[in-house]
Amino acid sequence: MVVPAKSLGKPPADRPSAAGDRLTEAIELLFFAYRDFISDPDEILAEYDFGRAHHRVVHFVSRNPGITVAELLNILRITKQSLARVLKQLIERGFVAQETGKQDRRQRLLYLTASGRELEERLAAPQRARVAAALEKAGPGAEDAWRTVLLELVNDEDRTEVEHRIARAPVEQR
Amino acid sequence: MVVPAKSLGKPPADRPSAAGDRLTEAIELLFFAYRDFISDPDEILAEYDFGRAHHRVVHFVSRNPGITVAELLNILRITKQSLARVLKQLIERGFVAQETGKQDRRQRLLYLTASGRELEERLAAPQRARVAAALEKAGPGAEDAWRTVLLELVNDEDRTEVEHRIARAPVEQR
DNA sequence: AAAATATGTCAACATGGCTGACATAAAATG
DNA sequence: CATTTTATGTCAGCCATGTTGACATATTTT
Repeated sequence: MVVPAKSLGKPPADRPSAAGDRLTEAIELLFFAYRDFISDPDEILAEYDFGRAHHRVVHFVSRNPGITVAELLNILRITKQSLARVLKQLIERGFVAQETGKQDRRQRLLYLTASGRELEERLAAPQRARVAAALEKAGPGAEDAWRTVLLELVNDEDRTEVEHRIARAPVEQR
Repeated sequence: MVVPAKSLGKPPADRPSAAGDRLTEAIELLFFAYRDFISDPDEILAEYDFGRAHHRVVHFVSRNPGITVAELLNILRITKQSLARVLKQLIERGFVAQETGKQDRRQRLLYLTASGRELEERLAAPQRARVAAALEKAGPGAEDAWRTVLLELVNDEDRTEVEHRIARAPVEQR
């Protein structure tokens, strides 16, 4: 233990890293958890020749049937050109359908098709199982704490919106 | 648990998505939290013309002074060619230093230089602040729950290793 | 001496971000 | 009603970072 006394300057253990830093450990845990969490659907996506970008779109369209392109962009925080690439493929191959908005005919409301819903369920299944197992192992009460911390990690400006998004009827108005 | 009769017709609200699904909500929260969490260091990285890949390397070298290339690859789960690209830049520009292993002279042990430590601290600061604030808001006990759930999200095969990694003296033997 | 291991490197390719420019249709506005 | 703004789409090209496959070198292990 005790790293070799090492090169240039202080042996690292003063503060920002090395051992015993609860905060850094929490940050690192988030990396590992997320790394494995997002690895689940990759094999399924590969069957379809899709990537993680497609997964995100399928997920959020599933969660927000009738979502507009603008809303989706706001969630994903990517450019419309980036979104267009994957969205086009999802539409061409029949996983996502568009409908012209009724109030505002400029909008393209997005929905999953039957195939899209099937894909979504396949992708979600392993992630749901993983989270369910983790929450169960962590015991009762862990879920609330877990959710609270995650929500608090979100940018202040976005927290209200996220809060609404994660528990609500299908979409909003339209 | 029981994937409901699927759909094809019904307005989505039966299970996989829409409202009222605690598990799906938790998954989505993880997306939003991670989205904002990793956005913090981006501006700092841009100053150096570095990307997130560089951040990851700096972080794990900081946390594991003297780590070998093979260990780093195992953590990051990328190919050595991918790692080589960013590692080379970090070394050339003086943020990471290499040393030949003393027991095994084939190994290249990695360390942060003084500049590397400085960069690491700059990058870590906003993330530490964000996590600290979130844990505080969530109240006492939240941290343990949070850590437990994250650890349980990790692949079974990797959990022991991650456990050792997040709380331990610098590296192992070498 | 031979095989295995740790690392590095070259080349080519894919995904999914990005910027900038421009086009169209529909809605909103004065 | 003419003009402007908004929602969306699209073309072209660039960049970061992931991938595979092949091969080279030094060192350790067998």
